[in-house]
Amino acid sequence: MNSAGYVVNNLARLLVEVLRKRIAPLGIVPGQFPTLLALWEKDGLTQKELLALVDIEQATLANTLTRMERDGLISRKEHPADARARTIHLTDQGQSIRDEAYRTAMQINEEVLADLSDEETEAFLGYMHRIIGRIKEVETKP
Amino acid sequence: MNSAGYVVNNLARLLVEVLRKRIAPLGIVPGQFPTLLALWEKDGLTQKELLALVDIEQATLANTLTRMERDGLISRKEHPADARARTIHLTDQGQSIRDEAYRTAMQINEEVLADLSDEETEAFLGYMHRIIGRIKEVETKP
DNA sequence: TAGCATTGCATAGCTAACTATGTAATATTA
DNA sequence: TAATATTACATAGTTAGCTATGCAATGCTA
Repeated sequence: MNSAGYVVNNLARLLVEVLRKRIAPLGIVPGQFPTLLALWEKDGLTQKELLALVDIEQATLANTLTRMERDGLISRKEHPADARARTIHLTDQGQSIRDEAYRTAMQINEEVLADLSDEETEAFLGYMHRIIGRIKEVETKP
Repeated sequence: MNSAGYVVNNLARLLVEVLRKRIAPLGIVPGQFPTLLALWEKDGLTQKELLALVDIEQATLANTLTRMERDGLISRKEHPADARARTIHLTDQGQSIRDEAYRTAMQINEEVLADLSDEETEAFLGYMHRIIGRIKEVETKP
């Protein structure tokens, strides 16, 4: 009950629920955040281009995009050169929440890390990146 | 894309998938692990007693138990004194995988933490517990 | 250029988390 | 003791992740 995996899982769920509550007023949910971040950086990407930026599987992204379209955050337009692809565009609504969403995310980050010093936070992130690297190594090699 | 929350989420998903692959041969899935750990410790608990041990919501546990019953890991019997409650019992199959499951979980824990020293691992767990504490404080007070 | 392989995206079906709500049994109280 | 409140659990509906698979468009090659 105290293994790293168990604690990481627990922490991740808590963080997602905090984010969910705080961004609910903006009309978005946590799963949409990575996609929104990417589109706020650069609009009009294809699903494939987005996929390279968001660390989830293609099918998960496709479903997330469908919900975002339903929720009026994005629209899909036909790709000018490739009929299989579609370009993905933020709606006015999707654009308008950008600053507030950034602020909220940064605010949460600060709050939950408030008990850690800058050095500890850095160490914490470093450990996670090392573990992630280790997992990817283990899982691709054998 | 580099906030603590994002990285924690990513790491949690990676760890769950590692666990999923490794315990698949045992006929169990990650969501069943906490419940199994509790029942291996003490069999014949009620759902309410289990709930106190597993850090998930009651509805999630009820669904997990239903899948575990379907998969032949547990059975539910009527409670001797309270007709609302049912006691939860491991089947022979649920019992038989115990040692192998423990070994697998410990093995994964070791592997993914292999790049961290004992002190670093301790620090890592400590940071997570502090963040969890902070979240619970923030989310219950205001 | 006809046929096959690849690509881009969608869909189906699963687990697992959540909140909200329903239902029957038990406990409490007026 | 009859009415009400509480409890134990189940169910419905959502998000969000996964794998596997389907389908149409595009690209490649014999």
